[in-house]
Amino acid sequence: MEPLTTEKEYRILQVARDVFLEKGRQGARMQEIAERAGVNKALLHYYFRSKERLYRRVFEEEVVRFFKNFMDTIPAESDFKTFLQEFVSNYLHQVANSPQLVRFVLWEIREEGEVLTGVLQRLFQGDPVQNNPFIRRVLQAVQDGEIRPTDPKHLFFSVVGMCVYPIIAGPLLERLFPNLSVTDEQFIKERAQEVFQLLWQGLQPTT
Amino acid sequence: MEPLTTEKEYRILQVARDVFLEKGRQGARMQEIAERAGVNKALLHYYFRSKERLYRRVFEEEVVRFFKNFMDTIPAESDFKTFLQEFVSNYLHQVANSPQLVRFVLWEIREEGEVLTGVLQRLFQGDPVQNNPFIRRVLQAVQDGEIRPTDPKHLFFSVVGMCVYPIIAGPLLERLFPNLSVTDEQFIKERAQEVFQLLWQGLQPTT
DNA sequence: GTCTATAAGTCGATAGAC
DNA sequence: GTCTATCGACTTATAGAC
Repeated sequence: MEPLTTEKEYRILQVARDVFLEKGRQGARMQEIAERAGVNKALLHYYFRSKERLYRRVFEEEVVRFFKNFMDTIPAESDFKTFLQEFVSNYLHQVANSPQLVRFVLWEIREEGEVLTGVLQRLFQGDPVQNNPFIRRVLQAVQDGEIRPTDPKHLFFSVVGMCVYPIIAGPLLERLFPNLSVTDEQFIKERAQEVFQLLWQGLQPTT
Repeated sequence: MEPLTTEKEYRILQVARDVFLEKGRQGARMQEIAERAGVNKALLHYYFRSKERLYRRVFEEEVVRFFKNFMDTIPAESDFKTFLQEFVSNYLHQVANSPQLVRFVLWEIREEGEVLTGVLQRLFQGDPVQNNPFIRRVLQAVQDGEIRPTDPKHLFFSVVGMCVYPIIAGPLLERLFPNLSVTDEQFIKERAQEVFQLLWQGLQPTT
């Protein structure tokens, strides 16, 4: 039995991922991928036929990773306060671990609508809203009176935006604020605390 | 007296902006810029010498625009509640008006650190933190007891993140949530309301 | 200034030896 | 499978006529 992907094929994919995430679809060069992977350029075509196909392969995998990262940060069931606290912390760490992924997806998603549709179909069969565990948990919390009534979609945008923005805008913010390093553990912890505090207070039921 | 930029030079710049913002530095083609501007390709080199120089020119202008857009949305002095409400609404509209700008800056800023430094020097002489009017207004509001003590830097990240994310992630979110259109006036208004409500409640002094 | 024509270089892709 | 060598297409850039 042979493995579906050989050693070299795997290494090429790994490197291709790095290069595409850094330079984007157009900026990436087959030559660079080959060199970094320590193989000949012709081998890339042997395994993947064309740059187009190699890119598709990488893009699809990264979109899946993008959503999986999100899903993986959703904590086990508990009261909504700790749920929210843990989610913010988890997701911030996730994004800080690979800021390039978010940057890449947000840049490239514009040209690759069809691929996205396919991935979404596979990941959330049927209704992507109802099968989004974050959304479900928020609806639950509202029902149980743990937080005030809120549109879960907007809360979702808010939480993700507050986590994602400082990190992908890092190169910019780090020049605006000297001695700021957005991927430092110190900052991430601080950020998690601030985001959670704002959210939690902002979601309290008003009697 | 001749104008510094001729009619055609100006049109080339306009089009170059569009193409670079759509395709990025590497994806953009001089040929396409020439065609869209209705001039010959050689003219691009006559005016701007090289793609590199044309790109720099566009990039620098767009970074300035990026910050100016932010500055322009800062409302005149008033109580912090209406200040915040208006800022969120203004900035959301600003971003929704040219989502490509934010997407472009966040993607390209990574390779163009030096240009950014220069622009920041010109825009905020001296201290970019103290000269950021949003930050100043927040500090003031904390001092006056209008809101609870908060790190203004984090609040800045939160507000911008909540406004920017849904719009640049639009192509993705619009597939997750059918019948969502993130640049529709309807959605922007809804979003402004939700963001403000969350912020305002989250910033109340706790006695 | 603006064009045509073409040079010079880069990049994706393939043929063919091993 | 993996390499060398090279082709052919595309892209930036420039020379030169008008």
